[in-house]
Amino acid sequence: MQKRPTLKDVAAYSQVSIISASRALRGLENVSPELRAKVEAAADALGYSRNPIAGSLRGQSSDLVVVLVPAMTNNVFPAVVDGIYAGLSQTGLGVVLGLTGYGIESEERVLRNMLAWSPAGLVLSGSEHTDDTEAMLAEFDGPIVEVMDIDGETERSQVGLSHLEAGRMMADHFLKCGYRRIGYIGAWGEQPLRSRKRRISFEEELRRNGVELVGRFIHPDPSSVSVGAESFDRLIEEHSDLEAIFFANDDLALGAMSNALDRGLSIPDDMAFAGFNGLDVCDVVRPHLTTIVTPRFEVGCLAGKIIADTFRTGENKGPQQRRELALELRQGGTTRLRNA
Amino acid sequence: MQKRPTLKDVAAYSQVSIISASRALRGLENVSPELRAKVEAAADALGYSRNPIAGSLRGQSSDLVVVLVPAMTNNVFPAVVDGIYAGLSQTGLGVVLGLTGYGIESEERVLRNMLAWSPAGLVLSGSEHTDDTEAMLAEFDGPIVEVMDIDGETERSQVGLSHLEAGRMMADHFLKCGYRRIGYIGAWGEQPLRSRKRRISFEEELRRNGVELVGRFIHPDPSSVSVGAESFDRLIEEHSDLEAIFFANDDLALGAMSNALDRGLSIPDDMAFAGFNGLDVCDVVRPHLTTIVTPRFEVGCLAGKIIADTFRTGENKGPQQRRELALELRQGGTTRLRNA
DNA sequence: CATGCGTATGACAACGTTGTCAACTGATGA
DNA sequence: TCATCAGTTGACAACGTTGTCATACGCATG
Repeated sequence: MQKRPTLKDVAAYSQVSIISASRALRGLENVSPELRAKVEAAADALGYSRNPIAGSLRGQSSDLVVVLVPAMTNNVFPAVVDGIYAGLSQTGLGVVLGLTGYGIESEERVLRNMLAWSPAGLVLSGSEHTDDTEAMLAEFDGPIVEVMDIDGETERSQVGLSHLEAGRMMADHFLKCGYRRIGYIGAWGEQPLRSRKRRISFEEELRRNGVELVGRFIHPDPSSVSVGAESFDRLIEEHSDLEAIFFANDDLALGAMSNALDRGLSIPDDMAFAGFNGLDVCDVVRPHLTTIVTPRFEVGCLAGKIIADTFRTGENKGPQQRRELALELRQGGTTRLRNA
Repeated sequence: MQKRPTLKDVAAYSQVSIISASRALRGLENVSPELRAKVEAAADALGYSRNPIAGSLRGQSSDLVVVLVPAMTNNVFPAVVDGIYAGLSQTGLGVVLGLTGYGIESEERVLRNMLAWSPAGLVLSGSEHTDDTEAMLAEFDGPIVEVMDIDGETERSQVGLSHLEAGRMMADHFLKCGYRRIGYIGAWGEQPLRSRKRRISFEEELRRNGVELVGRFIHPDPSSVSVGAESFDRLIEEHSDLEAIFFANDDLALGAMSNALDRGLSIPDDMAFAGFNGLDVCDVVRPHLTTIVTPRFEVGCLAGKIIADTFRTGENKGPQQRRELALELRQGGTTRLRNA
């Protein structure tokens, strides 16, 4: 296995100095066309490709973008990550993925590790962080984008949606349908704090309209279909007379729906269901699940573009940007105007 | 923003040479306990953390594991990636994720880029590659694990399942149920070649038992619920008298099921359905979707462990390993013994 | 006491790239 | 003719870490 050719080899082959080869290949100014052509031919002939590690060591930052998300098996972040890739395409930036497993302490630990790579940019999920994380972010000299949540106060860029708005949206929908005895089901101790925001604004909007949430159950385990089914049991145990339930996400809602159907409940007449995310499968179940569609791919895409633009223009942090993407309430058959 | 402390700072603080500090922190031998304690205290006091970029430049390889998968929004690889993280935990190895978008040419391009980072290990999906990719892999001096597919001939490590076996498994199930007029639906031009293997062994097993596949439709677009629904239309157009359809994956099957229910078909009496992957939502639809459950998380986990072990022992390539994980056919209500 | 050996520590160079500064070229204008 | 300048090109050092070799020391052996 022969070593990969370096700039030195290219320089020797084209009979110029190393630094000239470097400049020529980077497309800097003050390089004569002849020299550039010569170097490019040499690089081509030798199959040279830049060693980003060496470049990163010399420069202040690498060509890597660190992306921190809770986990991949959650129906939210895969699309975001795909979006980030799309937004970052053609930039030569690589993506280092860090899984933080929810929990801001874990996020802090992972971030500390990742920062050692002097990334060119940072994508975080959510806007709740530990004090130490905040300190590291303040010190970080590059673009930072927080995705999926724009409700927090921060000086960093944000791309996402308003979870407060989402909660209100569904509350209004429930009220419009005429539901009064309403419950809520969440999971993972509301670890992704975004879900808590939705619940709280959901509850507040109900209350503002004279309706008090009858009951809620927050499962300690991560969201999943089966956790949804189990949570449904628990909530119904105490509140068998609920008219409608809002879930922290579609997975929970689908699991609960399945459970309800098994019990012989009629949906939405006996009980109404609504989720959050707008997964494809919402339209596969009968009746279709009412949900709020989130623009996950677009969020990632925009975040990637912000990082890419900042990188391209050579700025450090770049301007702070705040992009709120629209939500859409997609009404399926699991909610309906009562007594219609 | 003060610079991050380096080994030099630690050495100065603890009044030893840089190299001694390096050795002490790396836990090498030939370091006196006193010196080690002194250095560790200094590192602690200064908040030192190793710069992996510099280390990678000096050494032959970085602490990064490159993971190449087609995409994240596909219900297969998110779990694999989570598994890889789990298998890699506590090793200090980071994950650089490369999305190849299916297509082995694109994989080659992404791999070429990624190799510039001198990764400590490689995780690829599938075992079909271009010749140039094969050459790069042969030259790569570290552990390589191919995940999800163990049917190919290769000298690299493989962790996955037999798609040939999966195809046979479902064919046998269909035959046992008594289905004779059988169809197949795939997507993305069978780009993830794994699906083609399943189909072919499915067809062969049928044929071996005297049953010829009546018709198949391969949609050009990537798998999704809606592509499944549309493909169902197309297949039924030509073959309205099918008794059962095997799908390349659950998404397609769920979409088609939804379509069939809309048409008023009774499942499985009018038509039987079966998917592949074993997604949670298979148990949410009515009837539950018959599918083959794949151990996606476990595959990733094992792959991560193989890389981690090789890294820990300081070997280069490590021994070739081949781990075939078991499949489970989970029968739902979408297939049933005919005329029972 | 001389020798040899093993342990502990340090000096130096090297990994490949790039920012800074210096040097060279030829052309312009005084 | 000489100073000036823009346009090119190059030498050097530096990024932070670590492998290799050298050195210093203590101890056991002859």
